[in-house]
Amino acid sequence: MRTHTAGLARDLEVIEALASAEAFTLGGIGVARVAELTKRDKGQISRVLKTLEATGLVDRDKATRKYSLGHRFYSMSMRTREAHLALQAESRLAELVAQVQETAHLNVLRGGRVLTIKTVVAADAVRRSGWDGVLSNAGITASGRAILAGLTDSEIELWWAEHALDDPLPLLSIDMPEPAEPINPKTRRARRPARSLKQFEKMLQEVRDKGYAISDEFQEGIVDAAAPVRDSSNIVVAAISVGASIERLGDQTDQLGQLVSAAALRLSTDLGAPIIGPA
Amino acid sequence: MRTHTAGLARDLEVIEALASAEAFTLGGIGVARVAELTKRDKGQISRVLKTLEATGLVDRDKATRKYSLGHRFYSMSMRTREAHLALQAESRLAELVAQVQETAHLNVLRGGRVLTIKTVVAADAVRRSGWDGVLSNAGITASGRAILAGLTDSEIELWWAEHALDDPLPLLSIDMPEPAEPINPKTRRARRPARSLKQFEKMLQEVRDKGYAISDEFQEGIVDAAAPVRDSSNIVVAAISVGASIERLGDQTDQLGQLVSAAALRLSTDLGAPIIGPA
DNA sequence: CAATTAGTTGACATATGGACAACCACATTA
DNA sequence: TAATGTGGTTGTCCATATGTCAACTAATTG
Repeated sequence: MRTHTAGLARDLEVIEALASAEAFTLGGIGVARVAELTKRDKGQISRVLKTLEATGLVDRDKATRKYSLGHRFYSMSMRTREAHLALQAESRLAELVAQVQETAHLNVLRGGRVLTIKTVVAADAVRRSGWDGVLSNAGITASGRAILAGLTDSEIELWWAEHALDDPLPLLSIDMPEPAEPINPKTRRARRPARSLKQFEKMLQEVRDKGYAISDEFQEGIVDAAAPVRDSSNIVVAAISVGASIERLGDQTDQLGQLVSAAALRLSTDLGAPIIGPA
Repeated sequence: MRTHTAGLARDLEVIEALASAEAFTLGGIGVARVAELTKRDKGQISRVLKTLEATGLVDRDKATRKYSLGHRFYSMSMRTREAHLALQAESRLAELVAQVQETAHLNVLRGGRVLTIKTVVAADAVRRSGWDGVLSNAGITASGRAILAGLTDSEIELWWAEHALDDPLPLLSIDMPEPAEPINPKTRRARRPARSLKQFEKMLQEVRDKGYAISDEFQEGIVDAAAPVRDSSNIVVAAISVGASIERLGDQTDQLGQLVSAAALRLSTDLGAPIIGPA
């Protein structure tokens, strides 16, 4: 089958290039650089960027002539489900942060990855920059597990088949804050959800039993706790998570889990979820 | 001159269609409807949407098969200047809201319009839904004036020439919450910044003198106050605004202006603006 | 379950984008 | 200030990617 949209696919790479870490940190990149990144003719890129600019999807700095993702992107993004959720979650996350004195996140599952859509930082947090907009591998994060635990066994099998081996990050793509050291094969293996589907399902069963998920594989020295958020149809649409350093947390993992779980339940009822116990 | 990007331009209209109020309120629209909105062949639209989905720029609801703006949109939007500003402004806006007990906004000027990038709602606000992502005509909003007042006379002239007569809203586009009654010519005339450039510049001079801008033309019965936010190069990048109903405000307009102005100054110094008086 | 509507896929003619090159603007250096 | 280099824009020609149309399948409705 011919896709019939080869040109569009190519042009979307231009947008990806502008969303790259490079463009982001430099505050924009020029026509020549985009052409280089996308391996296309600079003349064509010049024209493509011009039409993208006309829609506001990319902005151009008048002085430096460099392009970056545009205001329209921000504007339109407010019309996504993600933005809606983020808005509704804000106050509940703030409550949780006040309770635990740690930064809290709202995450959703998208394909094989977890997307952080809202971060509320604790007052004394070291890193003020949030993870908003960052994609992480789902299987090894507490949030990913919390959400996946809400699926049926057959759905989980399907997910496992499709995504268990997803690479840490897609194509040109948006990278995580600290782009990480050269791929250490050991670390890399650890970044798989579990050895086998069986093992993974067992892990998810534990999550169901407790009502929250735990992960210490995602970031060295950090324990994450996450609990599922349900909507009015009682299906899991997101997860609230909190990460705490191991030493600070001590043996209070369960307490943290309970608090996160309670916050997730409050948000769920905000969203109109039926007020029955977990499940 | 041939644009050489006709196809892309057409395909972008598909995205616009998905950002329309219709798609938004219905929680997604199908292939046929998008084809109708964009006046294109449904076969082609089917293919276009498929490639857009592959990048995550649009999401498809598995059950209903309807498309909507995708998670990648949200993710990428966090890489815009607007998102950065919004993040930094959050706490300052919250302070201001605590002081004045009214909903506060952060706005930027984009072309002839003001884009609201962050809303912090007051506890007792009637409408909980924010204006985030909404575009409004710049000349008649307090924020627009506050920002424009930061430009030089020649820049203002240029702006006036280009945008003074901009239509309320662009093409297919993102509409405002209440799409407004059928265009009343009287209202419509009122929606121009001022009769003449001279008059407009005089208005802006007043803004400079006071340090904040006032507008009562934007929404019936509401007085908006706005003050400019400057970055480390001391150029105006945004405005903080607060709207209060006329009766609630009484004769305290100036006090409100002062508070808004103070909040804007705090945010400016957060952004690294030199700590000199207003301009 | 027939009838209607929504979505997908195939094939051909033609509009469109890629390649290349000339050109402009601006900065850097000799 | 001429010379060189870098980044960006625009024109033209031709291969090819896309629009058109139609047949088809899949879902939805009465």
